[in-house]
Amino acid sequence: MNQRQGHPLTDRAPVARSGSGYSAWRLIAEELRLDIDGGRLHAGDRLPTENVLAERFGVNRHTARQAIAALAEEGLVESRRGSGTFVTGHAVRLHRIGLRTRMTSSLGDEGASATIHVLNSVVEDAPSDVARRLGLEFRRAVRVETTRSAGGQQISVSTHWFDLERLPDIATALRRTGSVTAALRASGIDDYVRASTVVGARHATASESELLLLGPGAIVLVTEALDTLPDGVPLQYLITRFAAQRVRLDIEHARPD
Amino acid sequence: MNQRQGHPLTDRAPVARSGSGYSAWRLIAEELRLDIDGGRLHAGDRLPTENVLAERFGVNRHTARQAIAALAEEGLVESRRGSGTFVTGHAVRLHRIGLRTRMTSSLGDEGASATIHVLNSVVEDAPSDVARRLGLEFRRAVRVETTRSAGGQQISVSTHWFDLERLPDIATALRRTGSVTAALRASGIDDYVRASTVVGARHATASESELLLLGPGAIVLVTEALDTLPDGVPLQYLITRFAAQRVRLDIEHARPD
DNA sequence: CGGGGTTGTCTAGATAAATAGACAACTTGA
DNA sequence: TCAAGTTGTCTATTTATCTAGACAACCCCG
Repeated sequence: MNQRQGHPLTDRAPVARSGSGYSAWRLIAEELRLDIDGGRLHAGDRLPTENVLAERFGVNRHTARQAIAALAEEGLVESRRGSGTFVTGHAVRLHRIGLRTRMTSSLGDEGASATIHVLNSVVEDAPSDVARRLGLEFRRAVRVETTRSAGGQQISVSTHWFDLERLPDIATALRRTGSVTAALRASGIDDYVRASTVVGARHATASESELLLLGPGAIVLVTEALDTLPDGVPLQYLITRFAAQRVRLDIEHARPD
Repeated sequence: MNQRQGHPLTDRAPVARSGSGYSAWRLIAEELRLDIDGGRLHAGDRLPTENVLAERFGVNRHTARQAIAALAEEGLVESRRGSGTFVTGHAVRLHRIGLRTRMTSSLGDEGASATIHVLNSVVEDAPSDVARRLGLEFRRAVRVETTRSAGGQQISVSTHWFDLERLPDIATALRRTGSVTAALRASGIDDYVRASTVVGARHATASESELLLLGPGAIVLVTEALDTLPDGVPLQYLITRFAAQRVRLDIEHARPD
C-alpha cells in the first residue's frame, strides 16, 4: 500500500518513542504489518531475525519479540524455533465500489462466499442528517445492523437505514435472504444504484473491534453511502466499517466511451 | 463518520486496557476525537468535565487530563481554568475522486487555495508493479514526491511515477506550475482520466507524520491510482497518503442517464 | 555429526505510565 | 459576595513496559 525510499527492509528509522501513547512493540508491529500488507514480504518469506529487528528499531530483543507475538496472534506470521519467523499469508480483499455496488457480490474472486448476518433491527426516528438524505417526511425509519464475513474472516459492520413507509418489512426480508439485493427484490425493487460514497478512516471503537475480531486500536475504513432507484429516489442510507487490515476499496470509475 | 447506539455521550464502554500496546489516554483521546469529527460535539461545545470523563472511561482524572492535553496540542480543544474544556473547531475537507480527478481543484469550496509543493524528483527503475501498470518497456521512470496543503493545513503526501520516454521534463514542469494538470498540458496533454483507484488505511509512518504535521500513530488514507489518456494509454501512477483526521474522500459515481 | 544461528524461557533491574490524594487558581451563577 | 464547580499543579505510590543478560531447545548446513 505504500512505497518506501531506499531498500525495502533497511534504513529503518528507530521507532518514535515514549510519550506517544503507543508502546514500542505496537509501533514495530504496525511497521512490520506494513511490509507484509505492502507486498514487500510475501507468504513464506522469513522475517529478519529478532536480533536484527531489535537493532534496527533500537529496542531490546524482548520488545521486538513482543511485536512478533502480536502479529503471530493475528495469524499473520508464524515463528519456528531454530529456524526463524515466517509470513503465513495475508488475505487482503478488494471490495468493489461503483455505480452498482452490491454487498454480497463485491469481494473479488471469493465474493461468492460473502454472507451477511443481521444483528438487530429497530424502528426509530432517523438522525436528522440521515432523514435528510433519505428524503424522509416523518423521519420514521428502519435501522438494521449487519455484519459481513467471507472466507472465515470478518469483513465489515454496517448500519442501514430504510424508509419505514416504503419498506416496512425490509428487516425480515434481510434476515430471510441474507442479502440487501434479494431483500429489496422481495419488496418489488429490481434495480438500484449507488448515488454517493464518502470514505474516511479512524480507529475502531471497542464494539467494532469485538465484532470484527480486531485488536484494540485497529483501524477501520468508514464508508457512508446512499443507494437510490435509477431515477434518483433514495432507498438506503448505509454506514459501513471495514477492517482496514483486511480490505481495500476498489473504486470503479465509469469508462470514457 | 459513525453513529453510536444510545445517547451520544453516555453509555460509553470503558477503554480497552493494559496489554493492548495503546496507553489509556491515547484511546480516550481517539474516542473524544470521534465525537468531534463525527459531529456529536461542535465548535464551541463544552466537553464533559475531567471528573466525568475519568469516571466514564474508568480511569484516574490525571489520565483523562492527558487525553485532553493531547487534543489541545492538536488545536482541537481548548481548556479554560474554572470553566471547562471547549471544542475549538474541526475542519474536515472533502476530496473528490472521480473520472476526472484533479489534485489542485478537488477540495470543495476552498479548493482554489490548494497548492502542490515538489519535495524531490529522481529518475529510477520503477518498481515492477508500477512498471506493469504504466506499461513501461524499459522500466525507466520519473518519480516525484509532492505534498499538498490547503488553508494552512497539510492535506496529503504523494508519490508520482511518469514514463521517462513520454514525459522527460515533467518534473521541472511540475515545479514550475505547481499542478499536475498544468504540467501535463505543458507537455502537450490536454486531457486525462482516472482509470482506477484503490483505497486503504493504515498508521502513518514517521516521515509521513512529520510531513503532514500529525501526531505519532496518526492514520492515513492511502489511495493508489492510475491516470490515463482518454483512450486508455497510462500516464501517471500515483500513491497519495491523506491525513485521515482532516480529509474524507468523496467518490463520484457516474450518473445513470 | 558438529557448530553456528535461531527462537523460547527465565530472572532481575530500570524506566515509563497510571493511580491516588490534596490543594491552589479561577469561573460562573445565585 | 459567596459557594459550588472547574481546571492547574504538586507529591507519592503502584503498576506496566522496556532493558539486560543468560541459557536451553531446536534447525540447518557444511
